Parts: sequence; C-alpha cells; structure tokens
Amino acid sequence: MPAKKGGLGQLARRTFREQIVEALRTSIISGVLPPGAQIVESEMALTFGVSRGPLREALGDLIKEGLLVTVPYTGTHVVDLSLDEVNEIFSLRTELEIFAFRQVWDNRDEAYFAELNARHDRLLASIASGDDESSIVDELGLHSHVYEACGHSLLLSVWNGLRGKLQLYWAAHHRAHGRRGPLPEGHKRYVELAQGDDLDAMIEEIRDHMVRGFSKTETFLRARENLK
Amino acid sequence: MPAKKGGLGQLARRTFREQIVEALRTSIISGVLPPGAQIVESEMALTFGVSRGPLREALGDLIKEGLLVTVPYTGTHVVDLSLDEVNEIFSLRTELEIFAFRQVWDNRDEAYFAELNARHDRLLASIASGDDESSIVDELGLHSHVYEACGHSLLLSVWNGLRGKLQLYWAAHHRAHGRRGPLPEGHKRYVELAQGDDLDAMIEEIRDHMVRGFSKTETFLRARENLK
DNA sequence: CCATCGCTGATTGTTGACAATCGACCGTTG
DNA sequence: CAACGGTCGATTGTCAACAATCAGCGATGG
Repeated sequence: MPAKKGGLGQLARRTFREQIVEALRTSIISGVLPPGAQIVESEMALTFGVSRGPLREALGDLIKEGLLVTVPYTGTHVVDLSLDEVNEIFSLRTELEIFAFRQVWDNRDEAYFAELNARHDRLLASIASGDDESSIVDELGLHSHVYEACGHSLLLSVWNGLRGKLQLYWAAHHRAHGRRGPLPEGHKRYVELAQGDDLDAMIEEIRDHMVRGFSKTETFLRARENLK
Repeated sequence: MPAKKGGLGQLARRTFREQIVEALRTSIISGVLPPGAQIVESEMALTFGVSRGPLREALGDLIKEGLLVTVPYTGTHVVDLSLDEVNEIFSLRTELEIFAFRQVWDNRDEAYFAELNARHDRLLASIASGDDESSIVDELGLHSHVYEACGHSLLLSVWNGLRGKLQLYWAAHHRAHGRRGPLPEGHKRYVELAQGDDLDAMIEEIRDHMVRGFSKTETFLRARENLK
C-alpha cells in the first residue's frame, strides 16, 4: 500500500494537484463534503490557498475517479451513489476478486500468508477499538491484499478505482446509520479459506461475502429512500 | 455506441477539452503520434490553436485513460505497451467479457440478435474492403455490443478504458507488421454461440478467442524485441 | 583522467484576469 | 392569469505571462 516513501524522510514536495486530490478525497470520504454537495472552484481554491488551475485539474482527477460529477458551465457536485450503482460495484468486484485469487492461488508463499494475517489482525484491532472509520479502511485494506499480491497491475488499478467509491459509500452509510457494526468474525472464514487448498470453496466464500455485504447495504438504502 | 447526438443535428459545441481529447486520441491510435513520442504542451497547444490550459486538461484525461504517461516537470509521452501489459489487458478482458455474457444471457431478445448480426456484418464488410483501420474499430465494436447490452454501466466504463489501449496496440501492431489479416471467419463461432443456448460453450469460446488473439500478438512482439 | 559542481535551456507547474455559458428571477404581454 | 422574453448574478471555460523544476553539458578541481 505504501506508494510514496523516499529513502529517508520523504520531504519530496509533491505537486499541488496531488496534494489537493488527496485532501479532497479525504474530505469527501470523511463526510466533510457530503454526497450532493456542490464544489465551487473559486471558493475551493481559496480554501486551499492555490489558484483555480491546479485545483481544477485535481477536480478532473476526482471526476475521472468517479467521486465527483460535473456538468459543463453549471457546476460540480459530490457523487450521490444510487442503489443500482452500489449493486454494480459489488457485482463487478465479486468477479474481479475471484479472478485475483485464481491468479495468485499457486504462487502463495509464506510472505503472502504473513501479510494476510497481519492485515486481518489490524482489522480486528480496529473493530475492537470501536473506530469505525479505521475499520472501513482496514477492511478494504484486507481485501486489497489479493489484488496487490496477484501481480496484475491492471487489475489492481481497476480495483483501486472501485475502492474509492466503495469507501465513500460505506462511510456515508456508517454516518447515516450509526454504528454499522462490522462483525469481528466477518472475515474469519475468508482468511481461513485464503490460506487453504480449496480454491472452489474460496470462490464460493467470496460470492457469499459480497452478497451478504450488498444485502445489508440494500436494506439500509431502501429504508432510507422510503423516508424521503 | 452513439453516446452523444441531440435530437436534430447536434450543433452542440462541446468544450475545447473534449474536442482535443478526441483529436489527440485519433492521432495516437492512427500512429501520427507513435508510441514513445514526446508531447510538448506548448507546441501542441499551438497546433490546436488553443491555450495550454484546456490542452493540459485534455492531456490529463488521456493520462488517466492510459494512452499517455507523464513524469512531473519532465515530460509527457505516448505510452509504449509492453508484452506484460498487453497480456494483462487480454486476461482481464476475458473475465470481463464472460461476466458480461452471464449478465445479459437471459435477457437477450430480438433487438439484441439484430444488433449483434449488424455489427458482425459491418466487420465482415470492413475486412472484405481491406481497410485494416476500420476492421480494428469494427472488431472492437462487435465485442462492445455485449458490454452495452448487459446494462452494467460500470462494467461498460471499465471496458471502454481497456478498449482504447487495445486499439492503440493493435493499430501499432498492424502498422509495424503490415497486414495483420483479421480472418473473416474469426468471429463466426463467437457470433453463433452468442445467439445459441449454451452459455458454457460461449464462455469456452471467449477464452479460446482471447488466447488465440494474444498468442498472435505475443509471437509478433517477441520477434520484434529480438530484432533490436 | 575522472568525479563533482554549477550553469543553461527546455518543459511543466502555477497564477490572476477575462470571456462564454447557464439558471433563475422578474417584468411584460397576450 | 399564464406564457414568453430579457436581464442579471453566479459559475465554469479560456487565456497569456510568470515561477519552479529537471536533464544534460561543460568547467573545475583533485
């Protein structure tokens, strides 16, 4: 996961654009900029203390990433995910993750198992501490492992594209729903099977895992839509 | 495939950025800007008769799309696909296309079959006319059909992301190799099975189809790398 | 002879001002 | 009273100039 990191101290001042992208993404995911909120270039530029140029390019990145939507000459808004879109994310993600496991299956080694368990432990720790924000990040981090390990850079980049939207949705879900309560044993079987020898069972677990995840999401979303 | 198109005449003057993206993409794919060529913002802006601002954003789009690569403060170049990357494109594409067929399988109707055959006929016509450039476009157009028909907009957008690189590679392949000779019967079985009732056979055909496509690609690329 | 430092040209990153476009409000008119 | 047209404020699209950064080259010193 560490993408940056120079040899010592990393005082590499990245370009404004990248810093803005990161800051904005954090703001969107953390809910400071809620779904549907309008982003005005001029005032946002003032907020960050930069000109509209770099900020505009940063917005372009987020748009390509699917976290923002824009209509020419009119405005830019934080995306408001519909039930259909979330469904699409889950269904596509299922296929991608199965593919990733197929790719990595015969190349798993000690380092693979160690990292997998490390990430699982981190997730369990976050859940135990009650920090839901961290729990979401660590849950996604656990799932990211197979994408990083399978050595398929294109697959990894597609996953990272989905990951942002997923985190955005879950964070919004969590804020609106209160505690979403990620169960500590939620990934027990997932991690066990990932270290076992039965690939078919692993695939089945992934399908179940995603269906469970989406159905929780679905009931919540429907209830919310009925309210308004 | 027509994404834009107003009711009558479509005189909608899109923004510069979009026009530039389209023009540049055409130039890259057609080989006017060969793989590895450097793109200098200032002179490119002059070429299009616009300022560096819009041009720069257009470049950003192409970068996100994977047709260009850039390193901060240094330069922007047309991407030069490696064998590994092409392999990744083919392998991921295989999974995506199988998924698309699974999604659409029980919803196929007369309109679906008609459009499928129409695109196949168009491809055959392009091949017969000997226009290799059109053959590439129409071959991709044929494969695009299932992505458009399956109603999975996220899947479609991922496919479109791959499609550009694929077209870029094939076009370069074709230019360097001379006639790449897309066989008229190359998609016969594909189209037949897509209208049949045996989903498993269709899936098998997709796998075969992709393996065939990549192995041709591979032998060509290896020969080329040995030359230099 | 070679390694290192500083300079130079080229290229991208950033800025503030100006122009085009859109949506809403409001008065007018049938 | 409703539909039409124009005006206005807000917001994005575009521009040309300025600043920061990098890769290569030559001078310099050991």
